Amino acid sequence: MKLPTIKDIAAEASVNSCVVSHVLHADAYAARVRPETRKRILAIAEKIGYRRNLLASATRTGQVSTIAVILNLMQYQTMSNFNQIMTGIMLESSAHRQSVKIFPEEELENSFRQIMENRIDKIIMISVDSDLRERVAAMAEQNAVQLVYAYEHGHRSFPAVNADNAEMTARAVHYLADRGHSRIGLICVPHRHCYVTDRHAGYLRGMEECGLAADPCRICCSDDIGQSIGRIMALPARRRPTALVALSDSVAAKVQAYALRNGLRFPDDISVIGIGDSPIAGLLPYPLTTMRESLQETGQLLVRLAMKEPPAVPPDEYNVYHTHAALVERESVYNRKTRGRK
Amino acid sequence: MKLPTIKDIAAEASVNSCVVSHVLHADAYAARVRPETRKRILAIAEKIGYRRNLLASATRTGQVSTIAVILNLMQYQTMSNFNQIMTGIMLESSAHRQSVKIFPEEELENSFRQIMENRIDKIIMISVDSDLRERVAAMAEQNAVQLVYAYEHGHRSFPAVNADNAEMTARAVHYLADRGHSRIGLICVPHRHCYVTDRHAGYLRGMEECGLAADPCRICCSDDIGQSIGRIMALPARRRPTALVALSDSVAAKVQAYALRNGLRFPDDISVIGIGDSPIAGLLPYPLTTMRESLQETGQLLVRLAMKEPPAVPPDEYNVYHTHAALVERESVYNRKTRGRK
DNA sequence: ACCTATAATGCAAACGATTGCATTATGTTA
DNA sequence: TAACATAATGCAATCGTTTGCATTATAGGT
Repeated sequence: MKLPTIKDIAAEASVNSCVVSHVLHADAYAARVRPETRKRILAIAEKIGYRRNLLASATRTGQVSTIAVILNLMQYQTMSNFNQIMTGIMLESSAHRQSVKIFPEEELENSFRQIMENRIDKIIMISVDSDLRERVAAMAEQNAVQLVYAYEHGHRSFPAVNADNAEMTARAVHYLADRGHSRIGLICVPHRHCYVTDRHAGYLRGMEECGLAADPCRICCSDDIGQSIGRIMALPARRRPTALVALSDSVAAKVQAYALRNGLRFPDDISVIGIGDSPIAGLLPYPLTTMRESLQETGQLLVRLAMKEPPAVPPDEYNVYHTHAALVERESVYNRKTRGRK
Repeated sequence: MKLPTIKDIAAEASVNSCVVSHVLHADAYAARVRPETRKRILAIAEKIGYRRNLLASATRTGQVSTIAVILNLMQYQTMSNFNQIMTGIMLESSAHRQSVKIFPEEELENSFRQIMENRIDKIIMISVDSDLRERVAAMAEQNAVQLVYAYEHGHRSFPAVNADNAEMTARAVHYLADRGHSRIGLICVPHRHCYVTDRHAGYLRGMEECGLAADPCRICCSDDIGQSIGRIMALPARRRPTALVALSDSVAAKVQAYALRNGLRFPDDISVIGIGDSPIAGLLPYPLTTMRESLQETGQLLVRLAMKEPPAVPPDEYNVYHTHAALVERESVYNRKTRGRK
């Protein structure tokens, strides 16, 4: 029941407990103990199954070796992206010998209290709710904790990690243009968050770079995705887009659904490219061509920043570190040049 | 930087620190302190922003107020179900004033070491890998920790929480039968895990209950889902099923993809019912009718069991507590009686 | 005024580890 | 063999809280 302590080891090895402490947790003093004694201690520790008590260590040293992750449960349930970020976080934390505690954003007060009472001084916040950002930032500043955001712009004191949304979207436009599309539309939602704004801007930039006109009637920013698609597809044939950039994979899924349910040929009559490469992308009847952002990299960077190990490449002007993206080619884009699906 | 301690409060209130301890953490002694003193202490605590140091408390009391969750990262990334379980876990933990630490199954030794070193005595294991089960069970038994499984059968010493997979699948069959289907097939995978076995058994039971023949040629258990579907659909019209029970929603998605890509009318020519109600169910071109299991309930039960608060309803013979399921009616089943989609 | 019962508070030892400094053991050199 | 440098080890305080028990304050009854 009760695990052995360093005193037990010390007694058995007939040395003082501090010597045991020195050998077991290779600190500055570790070299000073005689190899013979060291070996004896290690053997006993092994024999009696000693496990360090990190709680006791932490009370003394103030190092809790824990990273707190605050996340929005509502989004967490539906956005499978979170899992990949979490995976990156866990892997990288493990490499840094940190453990990961998770807290719901929904009970922010309570979560923050828990964090403070556990003397945790590293927080990762995965959220798309900008409102809570300042609140947590204020609390963090006041309590000298290192805070890092995901899915956000940075903050004067705290950095963020995010995909380069504008860049990704621009690349999606290029991909479509390269396959002979010139009337390219955008299905978007109202700009309540920077990732939407950035992707919208990226679309416009991509169009410009490709020398294409971003006709406003091919751009819809509404919460009713179905209606947006209907409106765009109702355009006269000459103005109607041949391809759409979707704000996300789930939006792209709705485009495909519209096409299939309305007897259109997909992607021949209307192509779509998604953003995110979420799990649904590969599960749709016609798997989505999409931009994959490296969410595991996001997780890794978050942890590194939380540990105050700034990455090699510097952040942008908003204090955000960008992750890499890759285009995943599947079957949702019609190639007008080869008259094929790739 | 350094947060105030009870000693600081004690000094300011000119009482001994143990009195402060008594009032701040309403224990057995709490009633003994004079209301006036109590008020004074609370005021000072508030004023100087006192936060309890749970690490110090824990070293003294041995109560770490933390639940460890071990999960398989590989599955975690793709199975969005995990998120709902985690949500249930977090909500229920919060109600029990426990915090949640997560560990990857992939580095089991390391994870377990961390758990032990943090003196955590409650573990929830969310995994479908039966191999690791005994290993963790052995470690848990040896160290007197309470272990609870999800997605598993129970264990002689430790309970599990799971959907009633057989029951759910039987209900799916009933649903199809009620809508006039009699040739009902099953798309399955090889039986490597109990949930597959249970669902297969549930299908058979459902068929029997409905007085229908479970023709073996309409049952395919293979890892190549596409091939299974192809084989079944190649059956002569008279034997070919009019509806399929899919092992999961993602399998159901493949059925739909097959139908749409092969010019079949969906669901008129071939209906399908999924199991799980994962996020893709609602995002497919023809949203899936499916059995929804209450994963949040799973999370809640897991925590309660970890806290040794056994639920009212007893477990089954395998020591597993069942969660509730509900049928979610969408558009993937053709009603042969009304000739409609519901 | 004295005794007693009870209500408030204080003492001091834990919990298990860490760490600056003091002490003792060992080896080297004159 | 004395003197000294250095390598090993030990002492004891500390981290912030909890808790069994001892002590002191207050009230009530003779």
